[in-house]
Amino acid sequence: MTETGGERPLRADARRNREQILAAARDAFVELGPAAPLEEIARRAGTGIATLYRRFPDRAALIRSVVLDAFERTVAVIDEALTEEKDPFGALVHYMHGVLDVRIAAVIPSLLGEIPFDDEELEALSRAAVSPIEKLIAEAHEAGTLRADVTFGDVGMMIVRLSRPLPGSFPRELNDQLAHRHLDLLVHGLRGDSASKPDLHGPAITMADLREMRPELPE
Amino acid sequence: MTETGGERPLRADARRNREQILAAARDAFVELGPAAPLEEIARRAGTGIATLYRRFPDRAALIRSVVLDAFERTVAVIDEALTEEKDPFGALVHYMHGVLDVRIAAVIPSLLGEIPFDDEELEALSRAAVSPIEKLIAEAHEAGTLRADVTFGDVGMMIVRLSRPLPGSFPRELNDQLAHRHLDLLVHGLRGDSASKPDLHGPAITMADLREMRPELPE
DNA sequence: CGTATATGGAGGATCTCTCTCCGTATATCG
DNA sequence: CGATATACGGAGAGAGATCCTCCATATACG
Repeated sequence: MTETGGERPLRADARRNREQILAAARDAFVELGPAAPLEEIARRAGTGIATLYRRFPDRAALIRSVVLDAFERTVAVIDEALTEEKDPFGALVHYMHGVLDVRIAAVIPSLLGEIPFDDEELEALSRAAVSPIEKLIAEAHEAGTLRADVTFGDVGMMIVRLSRPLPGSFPRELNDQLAHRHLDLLVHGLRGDSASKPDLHGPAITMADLREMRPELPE
Repeated sequence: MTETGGERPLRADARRNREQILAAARDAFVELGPAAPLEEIARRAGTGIATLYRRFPDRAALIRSVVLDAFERTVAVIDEALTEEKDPFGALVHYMHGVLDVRIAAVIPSLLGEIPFDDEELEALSRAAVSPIEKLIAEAHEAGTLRADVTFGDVGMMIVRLSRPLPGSFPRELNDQLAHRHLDLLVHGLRGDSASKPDLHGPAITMADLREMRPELPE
């Protein structure tokens, strides 16, 4: 994946390190933002800083690879959503949950702001991720299962809001669960009066829980 | 407001500068996080860096004042919500919209992680902001107007999610409007089938709009 | 108008991050 | 099992950002 085929194949250890750097970069960008120190990324990847620079000449190259990878995963999620759900609304919700698991969605907008976007591969993948969702939204509108006034922007921005880690250094797993829980809430609304509301995913956090978690280090 | 009464009163210009620094700090913390450069805050306030240091000996003192001020505003919002809305669910929603306007909610958790919390004034205000909301949630649960499985944590965390500025440097005003729009969405849910859904606040952003805004600087 | 109070910004100290160099280690192939 | 191309890690110089103090000047207020 994310292979821009041309070059000589990497040695096995080099390829492994490259993947680990990419994964570490994904996490670091989500948690620390697009300016995350490259040294921190190398540290998380368990490699030296030189190895990172050897593989990615500069921050832009690293960002580009991360974004490309994220788009690829997103496209895969879309395919899955379209395959597994027949009705458009269900597929849209399935997609949103799936994208939360890609995690990086939160920072794609900022990452894109950091690199030149006149890039064919990037644009192609971006289109491949956007247009099926626009189609899905239109179909759900037509079927009347999605609020008529909900736009593509709303969907995208809510995904961003939900996939950003909450400030205050919760454990990562909790953060992920809460994202799904809160997506459920968004889908079904807060009201208790309307009929069939399926159970929420994820843990219910009370004020007492929050207090207990207080002795936490800064974000 | 936020007067810890003891000291000699400030000269008029000093008081004005103090308020401006506090306001600038609030904005900077929201946009840049709790590690926002103090020089940047002074710049936004239109004062010299020395003036900031004269009024707030260190970052912790500044953060403390910002948090205190935010809690005070939050308490005021709660009072308003309780006064103007008779039913608990309505009051809760009113409160959530009001808190979005306080803006700083997004970073209170991180800010609190940066300063010692064994502070009577802080704790008192915190309690004054928390317990009415817990009560409201309980009442709305009883009335059946709020989903039974929605907790205090859900409400607080959704406020945080909604009040954080979206990445990618949208104009501030747009960000604020979108926060309210997306809160509406949360309250009513995405589905289009159930009956009475009031109009959403704020602008509907399409993919085309987003593309148009692309030539944006990094966050 | 005198004086206590307040101001701004230059600049040294410190910290953080970037990026390269080079001696050492490991994969791969015959 | 070598031989060799490939890859590795980490030190450390350099650049830049941020902190924080000092002091000559300005302003509010009695």
